[in-house]
Amino acid sequence: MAGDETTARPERIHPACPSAAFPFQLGGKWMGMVILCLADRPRRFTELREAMGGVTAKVLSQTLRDMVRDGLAVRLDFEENPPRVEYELTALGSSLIEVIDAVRAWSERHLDELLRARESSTTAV
Amino acid sequence: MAGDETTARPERIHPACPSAAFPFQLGGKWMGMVILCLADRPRRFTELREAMGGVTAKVLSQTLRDMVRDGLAVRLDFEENPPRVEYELTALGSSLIEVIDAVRAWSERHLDELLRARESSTTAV
DNA sequence: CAGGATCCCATCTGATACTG
DNA sequence: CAGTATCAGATGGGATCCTG
Repeated sequence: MAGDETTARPERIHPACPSAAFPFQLGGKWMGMVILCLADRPRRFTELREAMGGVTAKVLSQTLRDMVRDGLAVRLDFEENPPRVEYELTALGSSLIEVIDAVRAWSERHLDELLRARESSTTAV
Repeated sequence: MAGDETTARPERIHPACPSAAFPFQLGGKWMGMVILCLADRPRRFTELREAMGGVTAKVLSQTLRDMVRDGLAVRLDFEENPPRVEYELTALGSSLIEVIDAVRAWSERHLDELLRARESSTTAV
C-alpha cells in the first residue's frame, strides 16, 4: 500500500508490503485489502484470493459475508455451473476508500519513522 | 468519537460511543483512544484510565509501552514519591490524529448507514 | 468454482492479586 | 500512584478436509 501510487492494483498487494506492519485495521485483517481489490471493478471469489496472497477460503468468505452484512459489498450470484459469483462494492463500501487512502498517505510519510523507532527500541533492550 | 465536534475531549469518550461499532482499529483496541486522550496535553496514567472507562491497568500499560516503543509517545517519569508519570504524544504520534479524524469524519457521515444495514441483515436472517 | 465444517493455535483482553 | 505477575476466557486466523 505505502509506496503505491495507484488506488486499486491488487496485483501489487502482497505480504512484503511495508504497511503490513502498520498498526491499523479495518474489520479484521483482510477487509481493507478486499476493499482496495474491489475498488476498480467487481471481482470473483478466486480472483480475490489470488490477488491477496495468503488468505484462506474460509477467512475470505467470512470477510466477504461480514461486508455484505454491513452493506459494504453485494454478492452477485450468476447461478451458473460451474459456480460464478462476483463481489462488488456498494457506495457505502466505496466511501471507505478515502479512509484507507488517509492511512496510506500517513504510511508514506511516517511509517518508516515508526519502524525505525521500533527497531532502535528493540535493539536497545 | 462520531458526533464529537472537538478533537480531544476524553471526558466524552465512553463505551456507549457509536464508533465503538466501527470496524476500525489502530494498534490494538485502545491505542486510538489513547492518542485522542493525549491530543491536547500530557496526562497521567490514572488520568488516562479514568478517562477511558473500562480499561485495566495491565492493558493500558501494555498499550502505552507499545506506543513508546513505536515512537508515538514519551514516558515522563518525575521520580517522585508517590510516583508521578506522564505520557505525552511525540510529533509522530500527533500525526496520527489526522488519520483518526478521517475515520471520525467517515463515521459521522456513514456509520449509521452501516449499522442500519447490519441490523436489517440480522433481523432478516 | 465457491464455499462450508471442523479443529487447532496464537493472540488479545480482562479479572484478580500483588508491589515499589 | 503506577505499575507487574499470573491466570482464564474469548476471539480470530489458519490448516485441512469435504461438498453442491
